[in-house]
Amino acid sequence: MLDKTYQPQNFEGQIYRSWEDARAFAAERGDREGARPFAIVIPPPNVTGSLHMGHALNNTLQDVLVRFERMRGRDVLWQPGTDHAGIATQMVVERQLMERQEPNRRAMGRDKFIKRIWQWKEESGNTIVGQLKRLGCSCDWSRLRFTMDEGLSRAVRKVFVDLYRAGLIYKDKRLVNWDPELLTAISDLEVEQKETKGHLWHLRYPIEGKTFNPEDPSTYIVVATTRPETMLGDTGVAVHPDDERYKHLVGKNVILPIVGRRIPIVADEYSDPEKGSGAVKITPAHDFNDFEVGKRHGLPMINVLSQDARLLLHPNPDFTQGVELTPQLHATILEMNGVFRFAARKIIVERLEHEGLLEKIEPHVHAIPHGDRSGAVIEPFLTDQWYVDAATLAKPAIDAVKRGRTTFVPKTWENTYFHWMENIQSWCISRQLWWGHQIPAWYGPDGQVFVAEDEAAANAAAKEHYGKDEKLKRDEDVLDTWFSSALWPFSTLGWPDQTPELARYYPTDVLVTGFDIIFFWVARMMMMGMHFMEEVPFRDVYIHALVRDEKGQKMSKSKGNVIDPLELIDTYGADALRFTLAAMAAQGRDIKLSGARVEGYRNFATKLWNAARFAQMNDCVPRADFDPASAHITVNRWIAGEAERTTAAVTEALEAFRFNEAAGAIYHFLWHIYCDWYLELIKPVLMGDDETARAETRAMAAFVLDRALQLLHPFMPFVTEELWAKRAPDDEKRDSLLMLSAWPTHSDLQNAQADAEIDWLIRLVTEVRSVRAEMNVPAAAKVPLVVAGANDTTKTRVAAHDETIKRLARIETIDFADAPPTGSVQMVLDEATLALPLQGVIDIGAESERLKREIDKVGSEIAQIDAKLANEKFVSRAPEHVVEEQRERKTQAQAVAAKLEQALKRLEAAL
RNA sequence: GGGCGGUUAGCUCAGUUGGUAGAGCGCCACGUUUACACCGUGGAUGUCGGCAGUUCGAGCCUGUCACCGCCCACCA
Repeated sequence: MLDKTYQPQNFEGQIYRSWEDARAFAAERGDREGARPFAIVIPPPNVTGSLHMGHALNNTLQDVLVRFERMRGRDVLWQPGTDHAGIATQMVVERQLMERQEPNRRAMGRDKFIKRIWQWKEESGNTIVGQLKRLGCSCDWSRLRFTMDEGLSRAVRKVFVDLYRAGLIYKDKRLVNWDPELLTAISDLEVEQKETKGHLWHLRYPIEGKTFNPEDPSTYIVVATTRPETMLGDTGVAVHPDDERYKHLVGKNVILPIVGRRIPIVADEYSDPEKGSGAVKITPAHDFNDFEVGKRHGLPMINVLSQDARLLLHPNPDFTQGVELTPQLHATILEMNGVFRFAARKIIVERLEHEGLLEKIEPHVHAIPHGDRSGAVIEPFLTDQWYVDAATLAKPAIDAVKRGRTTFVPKTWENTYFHWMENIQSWCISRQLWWGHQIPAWYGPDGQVFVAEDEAAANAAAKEHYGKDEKLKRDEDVLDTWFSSALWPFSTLGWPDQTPELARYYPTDVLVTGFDIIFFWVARMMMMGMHFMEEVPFRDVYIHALVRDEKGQKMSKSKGNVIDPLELIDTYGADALRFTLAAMAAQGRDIKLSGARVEGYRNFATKLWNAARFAQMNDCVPRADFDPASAHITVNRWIAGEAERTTAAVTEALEAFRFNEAAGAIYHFLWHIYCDWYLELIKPVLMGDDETARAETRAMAAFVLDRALQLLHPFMPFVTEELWAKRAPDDEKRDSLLMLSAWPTHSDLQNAQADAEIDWLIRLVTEVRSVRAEMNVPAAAKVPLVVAGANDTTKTRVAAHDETIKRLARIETIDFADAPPTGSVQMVLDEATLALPLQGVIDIGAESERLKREIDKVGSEIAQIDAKLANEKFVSRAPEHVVEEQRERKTQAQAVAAKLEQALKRLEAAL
């Protein structure tokens, strides 16, 4: 026997093991030969991470799809794996070293540090896998991959070399986004612009040949800047060519304060007369725009910062070049060299002010770039880095989506994709980190680069180049983590080897991911897939929203509003969490998660559990030889039709990625149709002594429950599997797994007559209950029912459902009559009038009021329809069936109104 | 500065070709029943953000405004 209550903790782990023991997750299982493949690659979580709500949503949706398709007979591969997550993982381990007061990574050395990370990965690397299992994910764990596995690393090297040879990867010295805390370059995408309150400093730059006089504006030009400290690296001042205020100064020089460098005033359209003073200082080595202006005018690039964002003036050939090293400047260098950038700002502003060179300071709000990992203010920094020519790779990837080879769901994300891809910049892929794929490039003594898949090949190339053996030095940088992620859909399938898996499962069917990594990941997989496989990596991209807290706030550790999915699983079970996430995953909306909602769906699981108990107690055992189409009893024919409609609804919704609708359909069916009505309606049959009827009903109850378990299984795999196994009354376990059962397909179980009859029955019961409650008839009281004016159909139906009506509506006796007895409570049901003869029990006045309200309600409905029908345009222009429908409604409403009027008259006659 | 999304019952949200406004939770009342109080039965609640337009008919289509949120963008 099933336990009295649903306790997921008691069986979830065990059920998961039974799936694993049966190798039920494995792709290409023996019995699936010839089946159409269905493949999903998991968005690889950070190998050392742990499950958060985003993972829970993302993987629930994938598991729903995967289980659905597996039951539909597809040969399913859900390819799992984890990501080495370069910066994130390196940071975690560095922090660990700090906490344990061990030597930092530099003191430790590269080899030892990397070994340390691998060790950490071995220790914590399977946490997330275990957590995904708790969630119920049916990944093919035997194929678990890691982005730094040998196979995937080989794919990375090959891609790098191939793209390099094709000219699509190159090395360049230009400004990058430099993180002075992490001491690495990062890509544009890893930079977050944050609105910040700052200042605009207006500085006076003395014009060469004039004696600077703060009182005389003709002796200087004012430039406005948000970053005064970078003025040490200024190599020009730009004004707009059409700006009358400055035209006469173009071609002249200014003497850069503090430094004494002579720098030109140039005319450039970049300068905006509306902004600041209209003249802008140009610091090509420390600003992306200035870099471009500098290139246009041949201005030198003078870097004045070190990697960790201190002033770097000495020794710095760039800085000292072309500057007269006066004693003052020498003193300045001694004073400021090595000072951090923001402290330097203060010093410089003070000095300028002291010399009368500071015109004014204005408050100013502007966007300041921050590193998304470190939070540090990003410094545009002049370095050598490796780049991918993303613009070229983007073209086929754009085209593939335009041509519908890959479809985004919801489609609106395609705009986002196009917009970004069409304006894509080259992708900086080198990182000055240690954890990751080291760049397969080696340098000769003269700096000549040899890009090759391994050291031997590089040496060979070098030998050919130099004519002799030379000692090469490998590039120390590693690749952006997303570089290896971009290859995920084919690298996990064995590429560059032409494996059977690659042939069978690429392109994959659907990618499920959050909108926040469309650029980081989806776009790049598209580019790499198109380039290396000449085919899209996936047919559909299902983009889901963010999970927020119940107030709509983004969950974050600092806000302390993080809901831990594992805690919810502990409290309510994995099924409840999964169902919640799926039910709330309406397209294009964020999910605001609340514990109450999860609790509600836990209750749903309990409801199902108890329905199964009821079935078990009544010997409702599935029978292999049972044909639902053969059912005779009306209520059985009806529930079969309902089940079939629900099957269609769930199937269609899942096919269209409408998870919330699918979940809603099965929820409604199970609770409000199967439990609320069907199980109640069959109780008289199960209690009765008609053996044939009981047998059919038991079989149908079991059959429909089985179908419901199947439809619900993708959402709630644990409880459904448990009930599937344990429903036999003698606790004999079914040996087949629900997860491997065949998804219900439509058959011809619809029966309009049964539907109409049960609909009538439900309306009757509901109507009587409603009126009883309204008239304060005690719930325990059984009352007589008189059916007046019934036609033959109704009479037959009443007779057929006599027991049920008595039971569900708390009726003592049912009689037919031509007219309702005087002083009874009356209801209109189709052509008949139902009467509860309660004269003396109920308050006639109250009943009269109730009837009047009913009459008003119907009356206003009629008035509404009349207004429509009176509108000649409506009658002439609306489609015939719509007009007809309104006429029909009016006729019915009028009939009801007439009967209610009669009822009221009879009641008043009784007074 | 561009772009996207949102605004529907107290709360969280559905509403797929325009044709009688829905669900869950919460709330109120009552608790008879061969599963279930993690339950049952009944009930209340909406000028579908504002305005204008298209249409016989608009929560849904168009325009516009307001507020909220997100994304992209190098602007001193």
